[in-house]
Amino acid sequence: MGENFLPANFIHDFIDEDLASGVKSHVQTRFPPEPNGYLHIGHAKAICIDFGTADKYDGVCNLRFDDTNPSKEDTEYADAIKKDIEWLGFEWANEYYASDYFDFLYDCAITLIKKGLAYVDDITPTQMREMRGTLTEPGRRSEFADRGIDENLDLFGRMRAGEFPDGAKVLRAKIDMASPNFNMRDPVMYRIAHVDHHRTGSKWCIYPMYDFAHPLSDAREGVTFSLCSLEFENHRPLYNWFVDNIGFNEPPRQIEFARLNLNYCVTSKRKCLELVERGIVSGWDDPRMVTLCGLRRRGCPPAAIRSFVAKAGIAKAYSIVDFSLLESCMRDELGDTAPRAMAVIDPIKLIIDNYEPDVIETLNVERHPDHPEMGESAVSFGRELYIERGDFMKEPPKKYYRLYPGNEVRLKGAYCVTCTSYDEDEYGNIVAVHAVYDPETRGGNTPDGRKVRGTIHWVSARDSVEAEVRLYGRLFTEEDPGDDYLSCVAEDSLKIIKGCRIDKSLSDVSEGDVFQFMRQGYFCADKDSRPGAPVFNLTVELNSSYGKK
RNA sequence: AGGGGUGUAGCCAAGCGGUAAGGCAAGGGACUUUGACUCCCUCAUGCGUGGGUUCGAAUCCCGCCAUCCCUGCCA
Repeated sequence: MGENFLPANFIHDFIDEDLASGVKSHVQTRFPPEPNGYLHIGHAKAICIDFGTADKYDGVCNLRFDDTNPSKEDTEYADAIKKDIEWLGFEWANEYYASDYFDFLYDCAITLIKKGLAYVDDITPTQMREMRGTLTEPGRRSEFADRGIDENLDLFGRMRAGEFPDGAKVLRAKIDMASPNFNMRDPVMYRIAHVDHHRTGSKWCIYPMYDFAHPLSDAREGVTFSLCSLEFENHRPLYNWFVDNIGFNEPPRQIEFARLNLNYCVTSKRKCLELVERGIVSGWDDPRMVTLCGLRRRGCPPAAIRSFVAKAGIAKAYSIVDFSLLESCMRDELGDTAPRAMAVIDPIKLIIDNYEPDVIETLNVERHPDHPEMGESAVSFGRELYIERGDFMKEPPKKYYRLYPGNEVRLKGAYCVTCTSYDEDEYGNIVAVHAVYDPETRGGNTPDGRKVRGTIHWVSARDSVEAEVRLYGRLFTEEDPGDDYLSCVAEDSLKIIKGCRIDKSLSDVSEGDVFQFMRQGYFCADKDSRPGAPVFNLTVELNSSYGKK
């Protein structure tokens, strides 16, 4: 994965300080997803930072599922998350679950109760909200805050035993109802929820809150640097409060960084879920989604995501990165790794009138201009071919080097041909283009050294195969249209083009294979492909300015 | 309004008292059996803003402005 996969950043500075001062002896991080949804491009940043930072310091990074809210979680999500992290190219040292710590966390709660730092509260959620105070006014402590330790111990035990219904009681940390930081105004540590947990079943009916479980899980695992996004900055005092009051010899340090936002994209879990449930997209892996599985299906290489995260940078300023940076990373990676293949998206017939009608010859075309080791494709060539409709014009504009009456172009890897005429139907549509070839130019060379500026791609009419190409556009506008954002889904966010012609060697590609269709862009074989009639998704265009010149 | 963050080019982002890196985007050119790739060149007298300290400030100090997060028994 390369030594300096992540750019130097402020997190390294903090770590270097702690290592130098001896406050920390080593680096251990963790990636802590809640298994309640699919990972998207935003999570990729956290994953790269968590794993990349540990790697930089020869430390370890574990995967820990923060599964403390069973009503929203499922093993289906946990499995998908693991698959996506592996696909991204990272390996966790250990697979942990916060739910495995329920006994430990329960004991920690008992410890805090015994220290007089936690109490069972009976007030309702509404009362709690009213008593929490406002931005300028301090909150008021509940009348139950002064219960004795024994009573709290008894009540908490009975909460666990299932004696009370959901919402009847909570366990709260006794900190400071007047703190300007709301997280410190006696936060809830445990709530009652008679819900089966996807891993612990019905063993528990009280579940720890994130603010309580997260720091203690980090500390228990031996995490030294707990990296998270900016919105948890306000939680850091509480994080430290729990860790300090339980006591650990090398307590973790939380460091926050800005999360990644991509323009034109929605990464909100809630919105993504709605898109899926309303059937606006085909699923979490719809290629228009920026979920990791969606990007994978689109044909985005994991290495492109890694370099994207690295190039987008790691800082604390709120930012929205241009989608074009991701596209650039995809092209950069694909340009070097994707085999070239002949495919015609919008076919029109090219008839070479001076070529023998029944002769078919086989030509070898390189699979990659820079990597001869990738070999060549054997392609059939004959009198009738298909070429891209856009590669011919009746009346060419200036700087148009491709086919037009009287002009000579090179058929990639085959011969140079000169356009002689074209056929039109009664409406003036071009139905075929005629040309003559120069037998001396086999392979595309010009023995006399003459320059042929245009080179176009082609496919044999007889030996090519039909395919379907899906062009996925941007699903969202840059502006957040608010509640009505779904109406912004573009009508043409998905364009299906049938009747494309591809070289016959592409008829049995496997899902995930990405090719560069000469001058048309990168395309990925889709899981919907049928043998003999494959489906390709547009991965990324060859050049953002292609066709503009 | 109280607390906690952040403001460097169209978008990211280095910079940590010595005279504004780099990437993406954009524009121009060379090369090319992909108008791709590659290769050159251009792109902030300016660092949210007003003062101050200093020989010297994006960097230090004070004020102001903008913006994000925080009043879930979510994470």
